[in-house]
Amino acid sequence: MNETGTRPHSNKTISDVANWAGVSISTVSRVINQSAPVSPELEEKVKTAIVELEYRPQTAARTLAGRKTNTIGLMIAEIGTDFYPIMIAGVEDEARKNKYNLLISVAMDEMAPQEVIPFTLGDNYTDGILAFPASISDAELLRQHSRNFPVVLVQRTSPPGVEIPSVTVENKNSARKMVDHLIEVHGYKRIAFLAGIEEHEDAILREMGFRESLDSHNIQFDPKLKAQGHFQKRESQEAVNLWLQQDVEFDAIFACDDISAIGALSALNQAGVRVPEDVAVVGFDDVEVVRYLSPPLTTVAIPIEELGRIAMRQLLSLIRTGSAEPIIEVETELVIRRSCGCD
Amino acid sequence: MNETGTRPHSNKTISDVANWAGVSISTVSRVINQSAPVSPELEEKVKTAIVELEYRPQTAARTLAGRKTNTIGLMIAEIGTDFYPIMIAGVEDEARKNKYNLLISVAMDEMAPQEVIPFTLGDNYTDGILAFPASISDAELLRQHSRNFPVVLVQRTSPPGVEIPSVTVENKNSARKMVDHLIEVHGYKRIAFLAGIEEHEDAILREMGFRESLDSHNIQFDPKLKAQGHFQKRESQEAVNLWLQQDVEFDAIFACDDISAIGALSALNQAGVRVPEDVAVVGFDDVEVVRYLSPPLTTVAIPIEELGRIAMRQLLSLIRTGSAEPIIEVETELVIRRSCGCD
DNA sequence: TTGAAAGCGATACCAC
DNA sequence: GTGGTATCGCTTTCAA
Repeated sequence: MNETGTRPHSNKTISDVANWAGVSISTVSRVINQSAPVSPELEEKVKTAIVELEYRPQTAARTLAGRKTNTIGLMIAEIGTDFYPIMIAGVEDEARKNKYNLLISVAMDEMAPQEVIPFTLGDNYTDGILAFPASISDAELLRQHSRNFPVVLVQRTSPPGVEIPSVTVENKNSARKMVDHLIEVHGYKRIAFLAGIEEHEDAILREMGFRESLDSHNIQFDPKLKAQGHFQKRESQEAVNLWLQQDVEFDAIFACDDISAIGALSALNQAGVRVPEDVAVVGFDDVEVVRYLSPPLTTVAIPIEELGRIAMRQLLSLIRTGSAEPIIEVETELVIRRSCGCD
Repeated sequence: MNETGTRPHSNKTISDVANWAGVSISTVSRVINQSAPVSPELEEKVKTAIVELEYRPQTAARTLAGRKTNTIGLMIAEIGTDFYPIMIAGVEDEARKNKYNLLISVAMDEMAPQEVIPFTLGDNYTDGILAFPASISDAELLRQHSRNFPVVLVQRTSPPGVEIPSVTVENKNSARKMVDHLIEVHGYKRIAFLAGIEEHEDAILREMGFRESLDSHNIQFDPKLKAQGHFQKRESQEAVNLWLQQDVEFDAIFACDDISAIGALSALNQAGVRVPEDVAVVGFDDVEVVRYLSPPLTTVAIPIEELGRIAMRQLLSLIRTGSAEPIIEVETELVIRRSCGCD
């Protein structure tokens, strides 16, 4: 029933098809699922019946009887950035190739109101889920894992004690290489750091890479040169404005991701600070838009769509064989454009 | 069964809960759905049982018995732009408030391989769908409509002959106002037009608005000043490069959407053409990033998230009451920033 | 190769 | 208020 008690439409059922074709529902089921041989004549009849009646199997009944949903769930905290849409495209494509549908849930961890029955995509709605940072609590994660429900983590690693397969990015090394470039090629010494979200593994590891590079070049980390950008344009812009206002000196900015780099660039532009002549700016992710900025942004390229594909493949493997690679770290590539000072 | 024949997990059922609590399954169902009064004592018992057993109702069974899926479908052709993620956020939020889940399908119209049983979100998977341009064929649309299945169109209007509710944007008028501004305030006379996707209603209407403004100011439309940007950064960039190369003269560019405006800006910047001093550039949509460009982009602001909310509300109304507003056109607002030459 | 019939796990109607 | 039970539409034995 729906609120008004009306039935939106009356569907054809497998029995209708069986009747029309003059066979049993078992036979219809067999041709639909190719689960057992059916004589060519009957198969033909059934197929015409299906087309003629515009029959579509009812998913709920199928799932109930067969125990699989044929859909996988994506749990994301936010998709309002350039990053996720691209990744989702990868996931979606791989899913479709394998005849899976996508159930995307954009809920955030804390948002789930405390009810008797908490909502999770993992429960009965999907055959497995791809979990992104901040989208699902560790408690739920552990619960699903203990139920032996297929879960693959993306952009985060497994909580301690269990081994949930994860797909992450080569964060630390890439950040290090990026900063090495800034120091070794351009000779920058006062490099400001625009941090991401504190709990976010990507953010943490990128900062580690940043510091390692500094260390290995005997440059002391200066706390004044670190600010929170929170992966946000506005906040990053404000952070840079503050530096400018306070006359903090820096010759380069390493932003934790491209989004914050965009904010930084904007602040610098508005203040009349030239990039890269006065200050260099580099980012991380290589989101599509950054090559169109002025100047085009030097950044670390993540194969974003591929990341989605890999995660999806891992999940499929987990669903079908019961196991997947414990950890996959996808490689990145330094993309040198103009904002770092290279021409 | 899944490919290997293994069962991923064994679930607790409503009977388990009933047994544990020493009541009938009917009672359990009642407390879960609050569909009928239950004595406080029993309710308490049932609730503890649910928590104790970590019981989660099985969606498929629920749907089969109750005839509603509690999920709505989003059919989108692409989500790789800044636009959709924001809109989806609006949809998602509104959906969650009403206890609906979102099943997003990113398939494109032509991509569906011709099988005996075509895949559509509308069939048995959802209680209703939000259909975006190019995501579903008119044939399918008509079929769903004739089955009386709830569909709301977004950014496009109903095919002729039927009246499927739609939510669109005030395109023509807004485009006209934008161009009026260019002409009346800044005195531009040679305004280039970066067109969108030809079949896209938004694109068509925005071009109409553009031409109307030209007409009303007695400016002749010059075909040389029109190029296809296809809502793409790269293509727009190339189009502008071509104009530059061919020494086509123009003092402003009206881009069909912000994405093409970004491409245009990039081409201009790289060629050393100053914006807005030499050429003005304006866009459409007011996607988040454009205010961070240099110069910040003058554009037409669509309440994107609100658009998603409205569409979702329309769909809910359709599902619950059987009817919705035939046409809703959301209003826009001119956002004057620096790229048009103001300030 | 085909058909009959037993579930799958809920909802909702009908008695009590 | 509460419990029994038919039912939803399909998959999957089991016999024939």
